[in-house]
Amino acid sequence: MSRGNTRQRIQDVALELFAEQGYEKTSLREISERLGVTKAALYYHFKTKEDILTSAFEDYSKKPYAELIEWARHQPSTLETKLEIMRRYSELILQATPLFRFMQENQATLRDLKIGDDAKQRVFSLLDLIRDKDAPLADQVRCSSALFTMHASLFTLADVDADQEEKRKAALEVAQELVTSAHRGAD
Amino acid sequence: MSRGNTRQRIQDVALELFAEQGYEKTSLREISERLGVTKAALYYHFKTKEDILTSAFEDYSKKPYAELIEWARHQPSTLETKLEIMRRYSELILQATPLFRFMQENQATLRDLKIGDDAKQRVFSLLDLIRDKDAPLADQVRCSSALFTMHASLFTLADVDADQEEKRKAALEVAQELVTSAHRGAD
Amino acid sequence: MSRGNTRQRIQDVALELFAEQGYEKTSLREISERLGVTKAALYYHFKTKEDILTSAFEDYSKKPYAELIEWARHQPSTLETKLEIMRRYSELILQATPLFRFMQENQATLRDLKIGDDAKQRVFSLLDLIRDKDAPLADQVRCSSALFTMHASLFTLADVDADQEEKRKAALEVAQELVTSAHRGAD
Amino acid sequence: MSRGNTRQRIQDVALELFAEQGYEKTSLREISERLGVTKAALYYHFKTKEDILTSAFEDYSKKPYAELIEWARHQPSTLETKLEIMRRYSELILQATPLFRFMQENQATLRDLKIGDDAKQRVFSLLDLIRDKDAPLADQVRCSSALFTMHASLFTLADVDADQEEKRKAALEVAQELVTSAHRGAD
DNA sequence: TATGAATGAGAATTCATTCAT
DNA sequence: TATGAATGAATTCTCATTCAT
Repeated sequence: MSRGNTRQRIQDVALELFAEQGYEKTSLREISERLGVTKAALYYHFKTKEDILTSAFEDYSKKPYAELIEWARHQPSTLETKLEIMRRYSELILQATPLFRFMQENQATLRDLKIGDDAKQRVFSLLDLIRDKDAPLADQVRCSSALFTMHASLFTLADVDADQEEKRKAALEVAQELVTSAHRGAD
Repeated sequence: MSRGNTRQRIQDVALELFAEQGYEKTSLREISERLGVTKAALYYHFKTKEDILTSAFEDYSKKPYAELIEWARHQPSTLETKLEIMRRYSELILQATPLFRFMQENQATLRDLKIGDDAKQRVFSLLDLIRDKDAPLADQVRCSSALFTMHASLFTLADVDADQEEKRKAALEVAQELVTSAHRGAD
Repeated sequence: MSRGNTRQRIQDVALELFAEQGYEKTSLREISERLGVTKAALYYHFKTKEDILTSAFEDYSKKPYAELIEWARHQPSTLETKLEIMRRYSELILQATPLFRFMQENQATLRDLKIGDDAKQRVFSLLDLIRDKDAPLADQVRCSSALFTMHASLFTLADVDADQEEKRKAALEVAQELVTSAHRGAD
Repeated sequence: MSRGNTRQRIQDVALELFAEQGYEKTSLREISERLGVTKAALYYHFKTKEDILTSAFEDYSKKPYAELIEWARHQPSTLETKLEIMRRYSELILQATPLFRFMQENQATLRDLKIGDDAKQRVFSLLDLIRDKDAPLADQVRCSSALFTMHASLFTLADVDADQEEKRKAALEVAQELVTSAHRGAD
């Protein structure tokens, strides 16, 4: 039964646990138990613990992210473009919620994982698309805050009674305001 | 030599390493080696690994935080009050940078540490002082984003060439804008 | 090689060392070295150090003990029954000598192990079958002394030159005399 | 305050804890905390942990024991002598209850403490005074059981409602019967 | 007659990983 | 496509003991 998709089930369970409890507090034993398989089975599908994470990172976000960047590269650097980048990014995040939750809550850990650098690069690439490096400090803050707002809101608003899509929109609204404000400041 | 202050030296080194590498990736061996003492020495001063963190949390932030809340409690719930809360909070953060850095980057870990609940409570208490629970979702986001902005900026702006005080001011400015915007929305 | 029986080999070696040197003086390192495996191997088979002991206790004595009690429950409370209980118990002890040796010589330790309560319960259950709670103090002493005599004799008579079966019989004889004497006193 | 007797207070508390929880499960920290002093203070009075025990053993039982043996040596080897030995021994035990409780419940531990050999010697010396080495096995058992009965009864009868002196007498009665019975058998 | 600060040795336990089957 | 059995390295923690003051 459940054939072929074992690989993905492992990724999903792992990601969920990594996000919930942290990467190092989550043992392979725990993951395998929750899946009803042996630890050794995980090693049939993945080379290492880190590999489970790395592959999930790629499977869930590599392509959409590349597409976003590719698209942005062909646009003029206007405010409209920046706002659309934010919109697309907010959807990208929503599609890979557990992954972003994991990254948001395990930043220290991330730093010495292979994907840590990638994740950092991505944020900086996005940042470069929306900010002006010579703008005043406050505008830099606005731009990184815009990104952070979207990363964090899904979990920050855990106590608020609303569905994910509404939250996404609210976060996007604020993020876009921040970007707009920073963009204006640059004139 | 170095008499009496061993306890604090332990806290400082631990906090630094916890923030840098994460709580679980930092072993007591590492801490003690960096201090030039034995692992056992740590246990003379603290009951557990977690206790090092807990005590640092309290020694560095309990009093200032309590004072901030105490002060806020006696103020009218005006925009000016809210802005002043943000200002004071930004200074509180600056005084305990390593602690806040740790909390920002180890949220998953924090969740099953004793201080996790405390830290969460604090954020929510502050949030309650600046937000209106019946305001639209976007305004809720503005308020939590304001707090997040200050928590994150010290490290987010690592690549920006400016001193800590300037960064603090820039982050505060953006945070205050967000709070102002949310406050207006509530009218 | 030596397939499948590792679990029991661990129990046996552990029990032997526990009895010889005491439970806490016996380290898992010692057990594993004597078996030619790693400490970690013990943890593949048992959850904790205490679990090795608990499982040995159950594997070696749970069933025979339950059968003894079950049998006794269906007998009339005569002297003959009591003497037969003692006889069966003496054989039960002989079958699990290392276990009883351990319990006899580690009573203080036993008290804060999970099996401590069980062991105590057992002795009291047996005691209830052979003594009369309203009998004079001396008769109470006779009955517990009867049990003690059998528990202790296997090791007490270490310096005496005789085989185990002979010692068992001798101890049983004395124990039965004590029970008989207590029973007569109750008339 | 409490001057001069600190040494004995340490012995008493230690003995009590050793008996209750076992020798190795009892740490010097625990002993010192219960006394309201520092661990280091214990080292002013005693050279090692074992030394606390050794000295207590001597202070509480050396002299009375030596006197008992000395007395016995000058008596004829009659039944009356044996019975009187038991009587005196039962009183000796009562005077040093915690010590005997400790020895009874920590036999495995005792084996690798210095006093272990002493304690063993004593029991064998007493045994030699009351038993006939050429007697049948059952008579050997009677004699060691007599000693065991007295050692164990103080704690075995914990659930029985009677005072220490009554219990001592009851245990003595049974022990004397056993000795008598063994003595008769030797004719 | 004590204490504060520290150490060295060792304990139990956990974990990612391996490999023959 | 898995599992059972095991390992080696590390970790947190505890303890008896020491010594300058």
